[in-house]
Amino acid sequence: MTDRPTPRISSRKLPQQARSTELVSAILEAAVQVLAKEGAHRFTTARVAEKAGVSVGSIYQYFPNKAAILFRLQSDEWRETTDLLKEILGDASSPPLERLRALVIAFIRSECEEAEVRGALDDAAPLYRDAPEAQEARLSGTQTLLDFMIELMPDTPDADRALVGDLISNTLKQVGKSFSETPRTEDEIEAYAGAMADMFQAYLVWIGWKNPRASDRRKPMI
Amino acid sequence: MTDRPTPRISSRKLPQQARSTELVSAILEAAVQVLAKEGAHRFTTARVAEKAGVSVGSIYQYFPNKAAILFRLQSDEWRETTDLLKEILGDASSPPLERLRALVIAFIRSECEEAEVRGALDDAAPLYRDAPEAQEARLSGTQTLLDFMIELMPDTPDADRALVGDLISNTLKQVGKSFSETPRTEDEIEAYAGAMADMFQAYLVWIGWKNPRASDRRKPMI
DNA sequence: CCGGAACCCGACGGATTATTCGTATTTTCG
DNA sequence: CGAAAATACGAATAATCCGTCGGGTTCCGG
Repeated sequence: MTDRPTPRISSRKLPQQARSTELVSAILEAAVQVLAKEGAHRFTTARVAEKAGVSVGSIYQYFPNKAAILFRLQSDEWRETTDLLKEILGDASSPPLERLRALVIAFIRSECEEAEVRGALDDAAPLYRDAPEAQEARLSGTQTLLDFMIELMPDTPDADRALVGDLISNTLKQVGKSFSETPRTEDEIEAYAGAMADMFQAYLVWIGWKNPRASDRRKPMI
Repeated sequence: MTDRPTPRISSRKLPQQARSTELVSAILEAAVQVLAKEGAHRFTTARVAEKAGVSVGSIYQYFPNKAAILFRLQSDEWRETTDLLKEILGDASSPPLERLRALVIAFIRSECEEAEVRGALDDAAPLYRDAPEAQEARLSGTQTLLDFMIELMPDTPDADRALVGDLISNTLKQVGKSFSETPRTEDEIEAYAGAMADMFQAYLVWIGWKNPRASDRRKPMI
């Protein structure tokens, strides 16, 4: 039970002039580089400032503390990922299970891009994850998939659907993390993501997903 | 890419007299308590020493550095878990899929016991995970399940079986981690573990596991 | 009982880091 | 232009922590 006081993490002051918005961008870009090159345990305000070509003091004009920078990076990535997933799941031209498969593959792929940054960000998670903003962001990420589950299993009771949705989204998220820890070849990613999609699909059929259209039944990869 | 020099993590000196083995025990017990109560970021040699009622210097007689204490704790837990899994999977009186189900439930349960310690240990992982000893220990943990997969899918080509085995063991491990992050009720654990077992089972059947005995086909939980 | 080995101690050195704050510079706008 | 607001700076502060080392204590074999 850490008694670490959940730190403020929201932006301290919004940049108003052009130079300050550029400064914030520079800070964020530098933060990514420091995180990727030095790792979480060397992520330092001083190092970020140096890499960004600004002063330490300037950072604290727009970020209340170090954790806020990290949370900002994580938050941006979550937003990007969520948008990607929404786009895939919203494509009504493709049958639901195809969309789920595409989602799995896209998600795993995205976790592998910039794996160093994501891995370091996960390492640094203890610094920002207890902040209320982070809790909130996490929930909203899961919600996207839960909404899709309604479309996928309209006749299933809410409680059961929630369990299945949690299982799938949690599995996806956690296994995804492992892909930013250990680097994988493109082929491994392909195979792994495909197998995971198979697993989800098999499970959904197994628990009684009614009336699968023939086109949704695809050959398993193995 | 952190250039942190992978630290020595093996024991510095083995305790020979009775008092020193007790001292090591005291250190390890204290380490668990500090980790659980203070969290990874407050895990300090000084704090461990104080809790154990010994001096800082004494710690460094038997551990080359802080990371070595953490690795020792992690290593002990891995050993316990591996033993548990071996015991379950080795019970030939139960059909394979039943054993897999029992394994899933047991594993998730074990992750929930002492969740604070395990969570903190995961937070501290960056400190010890790059050491060669840790890499090795990780592999040996996965191997147990891979061996079982041979029994479960004897006719599947090695490469495919390895993929399935990796997927299942990785999913289990990663999702298990999420259970030491967020506390869950006993009922949630039960339901979640059951669903996960269903998912694995459905997948194994789906990919063409031959000749399932009737007793192995159990009703899905939903 | 004694000498050496094992053991234990805890103050201290050396290093790092997050954050502040007084000052200097730049921009805006009347 | 000129003053007020916004911005930028970076040395200084205060705190923390790891690991060592010299010196004292306890144990064991002979």
